[in-house]
Amino acid sequence: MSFSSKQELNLHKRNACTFAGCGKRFGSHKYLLQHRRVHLDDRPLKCPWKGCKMTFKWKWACTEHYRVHTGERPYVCPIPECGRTFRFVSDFSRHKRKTGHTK
Amino acid sequence: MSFSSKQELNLHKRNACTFAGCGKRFGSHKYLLQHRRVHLDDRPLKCPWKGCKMTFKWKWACTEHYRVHTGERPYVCPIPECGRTFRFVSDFSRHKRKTGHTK
DNA sequence: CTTTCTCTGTTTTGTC
DNA sequence: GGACAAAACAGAGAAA
DNA sequence: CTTTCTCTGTTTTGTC
DNA sequence: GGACAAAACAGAGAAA
Ligand SMILES: [Zn+2]
Ligand SMILES: [Zn+2]
Ligand SMILES: [Zn+2]
Ligand SMILES: [Zn+2]
Ligand SMILES: [Zn+2]
Ligand SMILES: [Zn+2]
Ligand SMILES: [Zn+2]
Ligand SMILES: [Zn+2]
Ligand SMILES: [Zn+2]
Ligand SMILES: [Zn+2]
Ligand SMILES: [Zn+2]
Ligand SMILES: [Zn+2]
Repeated sequence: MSFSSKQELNLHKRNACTFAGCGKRFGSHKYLLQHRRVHLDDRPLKCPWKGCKMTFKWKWACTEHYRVHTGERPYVCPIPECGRTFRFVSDFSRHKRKTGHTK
Repeated sequence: MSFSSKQELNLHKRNACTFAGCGKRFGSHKYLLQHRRVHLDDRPLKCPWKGCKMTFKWKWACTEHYRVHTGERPYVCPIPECGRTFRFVSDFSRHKRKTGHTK
C-alpha cells in the first residue's frame, strides 16, 4: 500500500475508499481492501461451464450465474402449502420478506 | 426530511448517504441532497429530439446526449496544427491531458 | 488498444 | 470464548 | 407491475 | 468581497 498524500492515508485509516468519485466508507478495514476490485478492470473469475465466456469480480456472482446452466433451483420455501423454488437467493429473500413464509 | 433513527440523522449531518449499500460521503450538504436521485427510479429529463425516448437523471447527460442527434462537435483543440474536434467534453479533456494541447 | 457515449462528484461561471 | 477467512445472504438495481 | 439475473456491503458459517 | 444556483468540467467507466 502506498499513498500519495497524508490526507489519503488518513482516509484509508478511516475505511474510506480514495478512488476518484467513490468516497464510500465501510464497516471494516478488511472489506475496504476487497472493495478495491470494483475500480479495477480485472475480472479474474471465469464461469466453469464449457464455452461460456462470462467473467466475474465476485465469487458469489459466479456461483449463482452457474445455475443458469445447470437449471438448479436450490432455494425451497419451507411452507408446505407454498413450496415455491428459487434459483437466486435474492428472489428467495424477497419471497420470505413479502409473504412472511419463514419457518 | 425525516429520519428513522438518530444514527441516520447524524450521518446525514456528516454528508453521508444513508441508502442501503451506498455509504458515500460528499464535500457539501447541498450535493448530498442532489445525490439522492441516484437511488430513485425517476428519470425526469427527456431528450427534446422528436421521437427519441431517452431519459436522464442529470441535466448535463441530457445536454451532451442531444448532440448525437445534431452532430454538433463544440469542443475544438486550440492548437492550430492539431485542430481536432470533440462531441463530448470528456473526450476533449482527455485529449488535453494526454497531449498537453492547452493554450 | 480504440471510439462513442452516459453518469456523477467537483469546479467554474453567472446573478444578485 | 476468541480470531480470521470463506461462504452465503439480502438487498439494490439493471434488463426485458 | 412482472421475472431473471448480477453486483456488492454485511452477516453468517466454518476452522483453528 | 459575499451568497447561491446553474452550467460545465473531468474524470470514471460501460459498450462495441
Ligand atoms: Zn490498510
Ligand atoms: Zn471505491
Ligand atoms: Zn456461464
Ligand atoms: Zn412460500
Ligand atoms: Zn439536511
Ligand atoms: Zn447514495
Ligand atoms: Zn435523444
Ligand atoms: Zn489538440
Ligand atoms: Zn453507457
Ligand atoms: Zn429491485
Ligand atoms: Zn445485469
Ligand atoms: Zn475510462
